[in-house]
Amino acid sequence: MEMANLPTQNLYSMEANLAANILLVEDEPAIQDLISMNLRQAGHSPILSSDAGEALEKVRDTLPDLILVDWMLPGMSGIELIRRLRNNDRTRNVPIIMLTARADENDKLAGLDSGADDYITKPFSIRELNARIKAVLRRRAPQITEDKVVFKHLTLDPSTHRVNANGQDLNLGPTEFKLLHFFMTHPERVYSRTQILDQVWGDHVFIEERTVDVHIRRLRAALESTGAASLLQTVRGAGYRLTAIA
Amino acid sequence: MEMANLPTQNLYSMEANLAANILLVEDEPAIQDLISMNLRQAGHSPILSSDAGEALEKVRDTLPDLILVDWMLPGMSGIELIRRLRNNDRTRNVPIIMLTARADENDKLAGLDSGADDYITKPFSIRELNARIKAVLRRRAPQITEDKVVFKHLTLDPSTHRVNANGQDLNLGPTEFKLLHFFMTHPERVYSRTQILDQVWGDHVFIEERTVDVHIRRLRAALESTGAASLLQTVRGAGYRLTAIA
DNA sequence: TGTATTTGTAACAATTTCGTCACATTGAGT
DNA sequence: ACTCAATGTGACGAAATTGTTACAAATACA
Repeated sequence: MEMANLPTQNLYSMEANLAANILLVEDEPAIQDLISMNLRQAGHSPILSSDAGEALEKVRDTLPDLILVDWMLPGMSGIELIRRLRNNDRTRNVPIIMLTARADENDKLAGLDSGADDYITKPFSIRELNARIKAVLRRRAPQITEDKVVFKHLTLDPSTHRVNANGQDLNLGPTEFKLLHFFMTHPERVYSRTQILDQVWGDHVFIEERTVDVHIRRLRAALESTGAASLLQTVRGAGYRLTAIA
Repeated sequence: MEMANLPTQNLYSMEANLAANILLVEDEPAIQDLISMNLRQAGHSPILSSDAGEALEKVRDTLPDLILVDWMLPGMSGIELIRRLRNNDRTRNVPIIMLTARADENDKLAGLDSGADDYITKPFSIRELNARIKAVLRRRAPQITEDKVVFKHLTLDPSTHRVNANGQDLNLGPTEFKLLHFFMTHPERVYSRTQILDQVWGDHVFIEERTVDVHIRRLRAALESTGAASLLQTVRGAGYRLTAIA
């Protein structure tokens, strides 16, 4: 379990479901409680530690998706902790948000760049913290493909979110769009319903396999007018396939 | 408020036409003064810092629209500063122009290689600096430029803060104006609410995503009489888009 | 200061999309 | 032709997304 698995998201839409393992390094129990409770509420899984040493230990155990570090810590400071994390190949790329005191208090902070990905000054609202977390995770998440995909006379452009067939724009729902995007980027190959669910809906979704059939049907209906419906074939006993060979 | 649109477009004529926030990193006070004065004159809002550390601190609060970095700085060099900025996901996309005394071609290459968008050698004329700034902004952040934007029968002029449609001026609030400006400089592309918030409101503002919807609605209402309201489309599950196509 | 405008948010309504089911149809093997 | 499993199809309620409105706080202006 060495991978820093970023929150589950699929590559065919911008939505990122952020349910992350977040390591919180905070020595004040009250604040630790407050933050961890809210992290949980936001759907994350907080890992708690009250000093830098403990944090390093926890990190050794499992690599979190994000680390929240208080500036003021007993013993090793937050800065030093970050420096160590950045020095280690394994932890180098884990995004870090630093919790600092008011800007006017930390004069000695001037000129120091700890290498955190973002900062948030106390006191902060929970909503603001959530917003920062979301932003950092989103920036760190794998880039979605924005390349146009062309297949026969079909053109799908993620950046404009349009599907064009012979100059005619198709109107697709979000799921059908993702489904078509997936097939167009993986043509000529058969995918089982399970594979399609994993790739298009996302890992570990609990959905009836037959639901795929329904969406295939809807996609076919949308493609009907373009004549491309027949290219989305059923492979009995195996799954579905998009092929250029009618 | 759905009130009759009274002609009040002069309300904003006092505003500076082009308010780009430009972070200047320059240790020599004389040059710092000179440049900042001229930036102000050109309508920008300079943020001053005399070394790399201070610059990083300023960036921490709010992202500027552009950064001017002197090559020679006390302590951390300009190159190193740029490297750090480019290393952080949050600051990665801020355009940077490097200032240097050296005319050495190798240095120029090193500068561009480190991630600067442009490079200008001292001594330089104010005119040249302004030209470079404008060019970089036009390329990287067209919505902060003062250039007139034309889209279909809509004309938006940032310098006069006016939007004209078929010879008729529209009355837009500041936010709707910026929103429209953004869409007109980035047509056809779909932007999520989050992206719109980042681009139009700013990166560290934390505002409900749904607020975007409300402003979209207000903008649509303002565009209603021009027939352009239907060009500002909703893309379900993805965001909004300004399109010329139906 | 008082007034008007703008802005962000919440609450509610309207709309679209999703997942599932029941039932119809197909196809392969016997 | 028959059987049976796999797939197609239409419908429906639930869930998710977006539209709309009202309102209070913030802001600008006179």
